[in-house]
Amino acid sequence: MRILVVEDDPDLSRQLKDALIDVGYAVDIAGDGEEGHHLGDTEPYDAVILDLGLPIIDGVSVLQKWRSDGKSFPVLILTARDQWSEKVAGFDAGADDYLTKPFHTEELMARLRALLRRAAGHTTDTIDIGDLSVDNRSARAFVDGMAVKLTSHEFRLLSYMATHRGRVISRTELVEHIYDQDFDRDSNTIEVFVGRLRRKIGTDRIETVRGLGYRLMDPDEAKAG
Amino acid sequence: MRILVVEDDPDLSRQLKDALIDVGYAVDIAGDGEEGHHLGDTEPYDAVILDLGLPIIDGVSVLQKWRSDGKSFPVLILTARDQWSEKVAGFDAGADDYLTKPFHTEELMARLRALLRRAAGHTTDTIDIGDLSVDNRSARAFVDGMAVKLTSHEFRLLSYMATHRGRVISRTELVEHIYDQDFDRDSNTIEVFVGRLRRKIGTDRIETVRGLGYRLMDPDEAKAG
DNA sequence: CGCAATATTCAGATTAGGTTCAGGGGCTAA
DNA sequence: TTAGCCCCTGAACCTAATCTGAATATTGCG
Repeated sequence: MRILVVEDDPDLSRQLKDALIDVGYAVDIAGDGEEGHHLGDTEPYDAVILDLGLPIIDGVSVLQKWRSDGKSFPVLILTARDQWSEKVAGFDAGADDYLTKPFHTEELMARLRALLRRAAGHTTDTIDIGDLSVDNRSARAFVDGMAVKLTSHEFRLLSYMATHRGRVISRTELVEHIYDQDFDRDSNTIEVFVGRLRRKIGTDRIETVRGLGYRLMDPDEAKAG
Repeated sequence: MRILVVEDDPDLSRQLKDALIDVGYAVDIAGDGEEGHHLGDTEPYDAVILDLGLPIIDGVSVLQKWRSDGKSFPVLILTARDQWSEKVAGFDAGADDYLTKPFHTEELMARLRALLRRAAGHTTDTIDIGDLSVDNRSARAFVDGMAVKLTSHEFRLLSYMATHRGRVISRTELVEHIYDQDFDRDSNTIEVFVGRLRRKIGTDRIETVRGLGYRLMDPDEAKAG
């Protein structure tokens, strides 16, 4: 999952970035409203964390612009303790959740997971596909109850495929959601990761659709195909 | 489906071409307005992606010419961030949708699918013909609920026939919509693909109309005939 | 019956995808 | 701070799917 953080306080954004990367997200940072708006408009984020007090363009305006451009990613807004009116304006502009500063990182993470979950139409943090289980909360995967040791990128790949299970996902889409901005896509890293993942969770769980991409299969389908 | 991209930035057009081919379209590129206009006038595209800022002839003029020549393919225009007036002019000239640069590939794809769908008079990504179901989004087909494994060319063929179901489609038309410009048509590839497709989805779904082409039949017709 | 159109089959060419591996960067423990 | 480890990356090489063109068989039609 790829997250955009729009926050002008460098300490806070730094801290958020670390924490988010820690749990396995790809993260981009924008330091002001203009940059934030631009990134959100052009890159395919799975969720956005947006401070409302921002230089150049304020957070509410940024959010309004996104929504009027048809952007639908979930947005979690951050407000200072007493900016009640801003918070309301944020919701009106299309925010999905808010958090008052200062906050505990854990709470942010929990709310973010909830947003991602809701956006994907799931109700829990774990996604079960046959006897494969993907836990986004602890960033772990299980096959038939046994924990599988995955590296961070392997897990990102699996997690993204799991939340879009059954659909064919192109290499391009995978790259865009697993890596952050600066990544050179002329390489076969995706194939390499898919290969490693297959070795760990079982070859036939990931079907390759030649010329199009990969698909995480439901177990009954796997049997049928 | 065959798409024309008229775009003068070689990086962008390259990137678009890759992405479009990735999801299974046949793609031609034009680097300036004159070439673009010519191609659009002479080749049978299913949709066109048209940049407005072009050398030799600007995008709006190209679009106007096409429309006054009676070309009705859907056109998606690309504009720079702040060229609001151009965008309006584009719509007046007969564009069907627009996207502001820079944009995100997935969004372009979604809008393009929507255009193709609308042009074919459908409202969803899947086309049902009796118990045959063609899903253009995931590039898969189902017979009686069971997924059928199709290669990329087989799917293109089926998809084109499905969007024009009931009509007799000539070999030439199929070739023109399934392949891009430079294709040597002195071969029986179409027959080969039709054969393979028939084997996979059932022989009597595709009727041969001697001397004219093929026709994807509606189920009640199939019974009657 | 004979011709023309369409089907089928197949093998070689092509290309997408898989595998392996070495180098390097970054993190951790001492 | 340094040594060691793990993981990521990119490239080279290998494998298998699928495309293509041609040869061969079959069908429909006058």
